[in-house]
Amino acid sequence: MKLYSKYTRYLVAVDCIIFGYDILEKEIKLLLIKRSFDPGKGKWSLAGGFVDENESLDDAASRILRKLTGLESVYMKQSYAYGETNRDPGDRVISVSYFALIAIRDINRELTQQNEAHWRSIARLPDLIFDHSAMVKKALTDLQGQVKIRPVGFELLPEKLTLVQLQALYEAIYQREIDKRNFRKKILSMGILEKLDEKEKETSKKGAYYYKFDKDKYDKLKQSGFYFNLDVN
Amino acid sequence: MKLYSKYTRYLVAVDCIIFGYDILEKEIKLLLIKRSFDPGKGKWSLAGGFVDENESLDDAASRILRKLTGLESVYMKQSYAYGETNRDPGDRVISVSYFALIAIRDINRELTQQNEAHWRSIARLPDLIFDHSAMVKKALTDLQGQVKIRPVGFELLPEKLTLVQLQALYEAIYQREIDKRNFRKKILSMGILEKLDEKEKETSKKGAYYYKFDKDKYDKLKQSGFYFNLDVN
DNA sequence: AATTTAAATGTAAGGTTTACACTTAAAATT
DNA sequence: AATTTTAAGTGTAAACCTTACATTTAAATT
Repeated sequence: MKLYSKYTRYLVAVDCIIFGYDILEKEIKLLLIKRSFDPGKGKWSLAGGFVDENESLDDAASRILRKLTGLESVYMKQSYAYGETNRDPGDRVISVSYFALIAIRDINRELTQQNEAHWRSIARLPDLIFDHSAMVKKALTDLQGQVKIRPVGFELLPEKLTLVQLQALYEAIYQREIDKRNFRKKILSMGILEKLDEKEKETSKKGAYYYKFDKDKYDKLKQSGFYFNLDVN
Repeated sequence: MKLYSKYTRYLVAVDCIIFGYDILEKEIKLLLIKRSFDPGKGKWSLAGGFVDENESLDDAASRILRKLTGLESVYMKQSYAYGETNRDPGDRVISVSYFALIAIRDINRELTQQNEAHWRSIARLPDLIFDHSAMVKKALTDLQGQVKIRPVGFELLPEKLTLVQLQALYEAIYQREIDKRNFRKKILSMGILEKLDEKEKETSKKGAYYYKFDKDKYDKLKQSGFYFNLDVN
């Protein structure tokens, strides 16, 4: 079945920009790896790997994420294909980047330790190998675009969340402040949050009510023409 | 320099979704090819090709477009990387799609004829090989997103254009009608169109004034924080 | 001179976005 | 028990943007 024999073949990799949110420090973090092999041994890099024969690009991205975090069925999205001839000095490698959104507390810490993976704030990232810094920059722009038009920010938070936490998350993603009353008005007016009879009491005396993202309601609204939009000031 | 010797290599292709606008029929068209080789010989396909050793993905896309149309320095943008294991029955091929915007009258007709390329309206596309129909669908969504936030619609029109033509283009891209007065108000209020002292007289007795996209002005505005936005009703 | 055709134009109502400051709940302190 | 402290929670008015909508104008044709 090899019909295109005269053409050159290349290594194809997938690199994962794994976003987490640190609810205490109010910072978006990336899961980065101290590289254990050359080229770039000892340097910081994204989690990546070569595509196997029996898997699609999406499958490869899921496998890489699972191996590092233990997580299955996480929100993932392809970001961009990088194909400069010299982007990896080891060989010609075409790399497709994916970004993933995960709740930091869900990950398997044994696995991350084993792989020398560490959470680093996007506000002060180390230099990354190859074109990985460009991949991160692009993925962050993608993320900003996504959280505006889809309720994917919830992927980065625990199931029970306060509006204070949700706003802080958006502020961390956009890296600017948001007006509290306007933010609440907008998100609540969508009718996709369920208010719980329980308060988060760690961070204040008064306590903040927990809410839960109501996926069923969101799906129904979407079907009837509703578009999530959090255009935030 | 081959440091990753144990991994499988794959063919990497680029497929181009070449959008043109038929100003008379008021339709977005795609430049499609009757495939001259197997698999899929005789079927319709996008213009595509394998990535050469000495070229990036972007370079490959430019080369493919140039070979088919004779055009250089055309608006092109990566759309998506397709990597299902069985997407091409001939072999495992990872394909990165690009979309291009060109003014139909600019192309070299000899080249397109030679390559069995034909313009087909997106409103009634034939079946395409492999996953090319999915590529088109995604690229059209990308295009709709782009023309809303960037002045790239002009790439599909002659340098001198009327507001009637520009509106018809947007209607063709969005596949719905737009209010004339609101459309004009919005596009003119951006201050990026220069009104010429000349009328287009083919399509009406009164004639419609020609305008020209003023790239310098747009670049200056953009630098001072302006964002193109044609949110059209 | 009258008719035909498509281009060009303005406004008011409705809706959304923005800016902004005080009250409340509950724990901690006196 | 009263007071203080801290962060959560709340509403409104002005400015701005979006939408809906119908008549006039220019020029060719009859």
